[in-house]
Formats: sequence, structure tokens, C-alpha cells
Amino acid sequence: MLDLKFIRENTDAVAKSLNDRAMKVDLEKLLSLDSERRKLLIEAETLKHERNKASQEIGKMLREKKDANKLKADMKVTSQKIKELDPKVVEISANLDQMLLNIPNIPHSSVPIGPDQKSNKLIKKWGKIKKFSFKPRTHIELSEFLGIMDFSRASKITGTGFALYKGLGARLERALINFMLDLHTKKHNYIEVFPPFLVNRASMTGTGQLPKLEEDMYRLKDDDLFLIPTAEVPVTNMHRDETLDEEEMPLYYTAYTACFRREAGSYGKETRGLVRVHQFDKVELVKFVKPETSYDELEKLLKDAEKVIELLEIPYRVSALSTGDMSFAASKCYDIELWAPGTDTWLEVSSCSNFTDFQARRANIKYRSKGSKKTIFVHTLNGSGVALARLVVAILENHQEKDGSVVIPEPLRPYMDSLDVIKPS
RNA sequence: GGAGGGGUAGCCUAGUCCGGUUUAAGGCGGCGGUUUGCUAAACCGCUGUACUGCCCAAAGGCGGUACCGAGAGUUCAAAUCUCUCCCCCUCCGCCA
Repeated sequence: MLDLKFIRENTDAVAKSLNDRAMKVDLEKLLSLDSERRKLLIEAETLKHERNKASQEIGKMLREKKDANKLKADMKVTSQKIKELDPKVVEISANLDQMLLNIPNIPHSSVPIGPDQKSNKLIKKWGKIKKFSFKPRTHIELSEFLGIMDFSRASKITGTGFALYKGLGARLERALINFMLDLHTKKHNYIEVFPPFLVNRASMTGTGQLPKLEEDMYRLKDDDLFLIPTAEVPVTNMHRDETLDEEEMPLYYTAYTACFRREAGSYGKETRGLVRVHQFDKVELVKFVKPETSYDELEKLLKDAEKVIELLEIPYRVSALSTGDMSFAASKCYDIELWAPGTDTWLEVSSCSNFTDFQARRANIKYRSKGSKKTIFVHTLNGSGVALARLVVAILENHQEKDGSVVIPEPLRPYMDSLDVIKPS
């Protein structure tokens, strides 16, 4: 969330941000609630000041065996007034918080302005799109032919939108996870963590999934826990309500987790195969950094994610998301999309975002700077490095041969017992 | 699931029985200073967070309120009394 004081002092900038994002929030109402809250607060606090002084006085009088009944009676009236004011303040604060939670982060000045994805700006293309001498098959056809996945049994076990990997398919998934974790920990200096896949409500709110997206989440009602939609949630919340030391910054974490998304309401052509599934594996990158470095750190994060794809020799493109397409909490965001020749489309496998202090304020993550006494909100960033299911689609479809076999990219072979080609079993 | 013990400002710990000289004591750590050839020690001083009023160009200063796991209640007054809930630890049971 944004700082209320910031909104008070930079109302125009916030209004522009909302406009650029094609969102509507009644800022005037917000500000009037704010001033009303402060008015009532001062009133209540003045009365409490009186009461505190009088209570001390009463204590003193009683010790001296004086009669304090008059003062007690007066304070009973004062206390009554306070009891009327306090709930009002609480109510207004709750309304204010609710409004604040629904105001998105302010986009960075470099973010393309526009209402939707049409205004996204392509900033990079990498790799040659292979010309096939045959019609490239989809990953669904390939995996069926190779016997490495079983979609019909997956839907028997659970339902549509779930995957069952089998044999070399399961092996490929495991190889990719290990390959990516090794790359990020050994080459890019991330600390590996393996967090819980279930989180509580406070964690979901800390990273911004709640209150807005509750319906997109799988929820365990009996325990008020949620299945994580991304490792961003548990990993960012590792440091919720903490004050970090300046020396330990910047902190880089990488985590493999399964991710669970209800994807409610998204039926249609993308629901077949691995492109949009309710459960998928992902290796995530999360950073906690000092404010002045966060935009540089975003560029580095993007490179770290790109490296995975380059090593796997898959053509990709990177776009800078526009103000209207960017997620709520992000101030700047890049999407990485892989070319999938069989499905004949670009598949998003990573969103790399700088959240500036937006999540940190919400999750209360600060650091203490050496020189000063003040604590400062950290900047948080994250991005996938990268999402597995769609990566598997791209590997199968890009590296397929005419006979339906799939060539394993070189860097992955050490993780697959030196296997170089997946052939039908 | 059962029994017991806990949660006090960055950390450790006292206070809770019996409400009011506690505006939460003390220690550690941290910061500043004195001493010192240097380091250490010793000694002295300072010390959290949020909201908020006034002053200020600002850094900040002077006040106020709240915070002793969370919430509610009793009272002139709650760390302390009452109720509800959460979390942690130990032991027992169950279990991959």
C-alpha cells in the first residue's frame, strides 16, 4: 500500500497513477476521511490526557486518605465521552485502510502508459525461431506420443486442469527444477529456501493477494489457510514484521514450490494441456534490497531469469508492461514469453517486478541504516526463474524432431543421466 | 488429541498473587563521551515502534496518545482482574 502521508502530499501524482492504470478510487473521499479521523483522534486524545492526569491525582489523593469521589465522578463522564469517540476513530480507520489496500502502486516513469496489454512495449527478442521441415506438433501430441504425460488420468484423479507426468516426463520436470536451482544458487548467488506451500491470511495480505484476489486462491476453510499461488508469498513473508540489518542487504532468495491457482472463469482454448493448469511447479526469485538500488536489481533479476531460457535454447521475447497491464503492487514489470511453435503462440513464463516499498509497507519489512536511527522500508522484487509447465511446453515443441522425439538441451543432460533424446518408450 | 510451562520494546529477564511513587525496573547489545601510544577494560551519558499536534527550509526539536501475544470487558485508573482467541516450548499419545 501507499503511505497515507504520501497521498496527502502528492495527491496529483496518485491521481495520475490511477488514471494511467485505468482505475477509479475516490481520492477526495479518502482525504476527507483522513482529516476527519485526525480531528476525532485529537479530540479523543485530549480527553485521554485529562483522564490520565486525573487518575494519577486520584491515586495520590487516596494514598493521602483524601476524598476523591468528585473527581472520580467527573472522570466517569470523560470516560463515557472517550467510549463514544474511540469506536468512531476505529471505524474511520478501517474504512481508510480498506481504501488504501485498493490503491495500486505508482508506476515508474519509464513504464509505458496505456490501458491494457496493447500498450506493452517489446524491448527484446532472443533466439532464432526454428523453421521446421514438417508441421510442428503440440506438446499434447508430443507427450502422448512419447508417453511422458497422462492428462486423462490426471483428470480422473483430480479434475480438468491438472497434469500427471510420467517416466521421462516426470524426470524432465525434476531435472529442470534442479537445473534452475543450481544455476541461481551457484551462479547468481541466491539463497535456496524450501518454504511451506500453505500460508495464513496475514501472509496472503502481506504480499497483496488479499483482500482483492481471494476467489482466485485455493483455500482451506477449516484452518483459514491458503495454498500458495506462487513462492513469492511464503518467501517475501519470511521477513514480515522484521527489521533487517543493513549489512545483510541485499538478500536474494530462490525457491522451488508447487503453485496453485483456481483460474476461476478462464475456460476456453488455453485449458487443454500444460498451458494453463491449476497446479504447476515454479522456481521463484525474490529480492530484498535498498531503495536506491531497486531498479538496477530489477534489470539483474530479469537477466537471471533470461539466463535459464538461453541455456535451454528457447526463443523468447521480453516486454515492458504498460500501466494498465501491470499488477497492482508493481511499479515496473517485465514479462518473459517463450515461443511455442506447436501451439503457435508466445507463453508467459515469468513476470519480473519491482514492488518498491509497496509490499514492504504492507508486510512491515524494514531495515536500519548504519548512520541514522531511522528505519526504512526495504524494496522487494520478484520474478519467476522460471515457471515449469509452460517451459516444458516450449522445450518439447522447440526441440522436437521430425520423428516425434525431443532433443534434451545440453545443460540439462547432466540432470538426466546424460540422456540426449527422449524417444517413445 | 491430552497434560504442563510460556509470550514484557533489538535480545535476555523482573514485575502479574494483592490494580495507583512503574510516565514498564535491570542486564546484554548498540551509539556517543572520558581515560589511553593502540586495543581492551573501567567509568559517564543516550537508547523501541506507530499515530498525532505545534515549531522548522530541512535534519530535527518540544508535546500528546497508544502499544507488555491479539481482541473484548470491569474500573476514575489494567502488564496486573475477567472472558474469548492466536502462537511458541516441554512431556505423553498418534503418525509419514
